[in-house]
Amino acid sequence: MTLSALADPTRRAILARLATGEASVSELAEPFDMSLVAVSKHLKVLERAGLISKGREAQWRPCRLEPKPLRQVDDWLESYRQFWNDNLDRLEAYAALLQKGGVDDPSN
Amino acid sequence: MTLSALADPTRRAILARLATGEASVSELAEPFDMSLVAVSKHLKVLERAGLISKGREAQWRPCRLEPKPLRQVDDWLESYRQFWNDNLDRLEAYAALLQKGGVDDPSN
DNA sequence: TCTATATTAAACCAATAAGTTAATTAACTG
DNA sequence: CAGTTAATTAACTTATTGGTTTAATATAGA
Repeated sequence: MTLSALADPTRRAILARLATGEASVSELAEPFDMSLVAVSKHLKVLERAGLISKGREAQWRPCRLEPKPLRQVDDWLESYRQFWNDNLDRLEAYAALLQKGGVDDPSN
Repeated sequence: MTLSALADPTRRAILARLATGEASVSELAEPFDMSLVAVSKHLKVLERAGLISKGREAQWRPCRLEPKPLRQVDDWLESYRQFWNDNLDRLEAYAALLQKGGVDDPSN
């Protein structure tokens, strides 16, 4: 559910904004070219995914970023990190070969 | 686009399988309780997102994992990593306080 | 108490996503 | 060549998503 919440660019922009500190719903909505209601719905998606939480302060609901699900994504990526490091190693080995003139460079 | 490709559990399972090595479309489809056509579509989504590539070997299309988009997700997470480390620090500080008997433990 | 502000709820719509079955393309194999 | 296997394309169905507008709820302040 986390990943599908993260799939929308508006929601990612909201998270980026929240990484700089708490903000109310209308503050979060301000930069977007869509209704407040639409942003409110995006916030609910983020909330259900645990990516943000909302407080209550008078008529405002200050939202703040919750790190847990992002950390889980990071953990999930861990399994692949080794994989792409391997690939990187291969690329680096290849680049080293090129340096020595050992292979044709396909980019030339 | 990467994130929405990653949002589907079937597709993530396919990636996990591919992290162990190349596989043909029908090999990839085998563990799933859905038609081959459905899996083929998932593969196309992954391919358009650059998460996999397909070769051709006779009538098979061996698929393999492409690391670049995953690495981009990792880079994207980077901005938040500091944020959740901060939070973790706060938690650790709190835990240390608890150890010293400085605060009530809300879990008791 | 009346009014303005902040937010959510409800009802609706168009586009996309995820699946199906049936038909098509392509390559190997006897 | 005929038949089988691998995969894709096409057409269709259903559910979900992302947006809208209008109405409702809650709080603050004159």
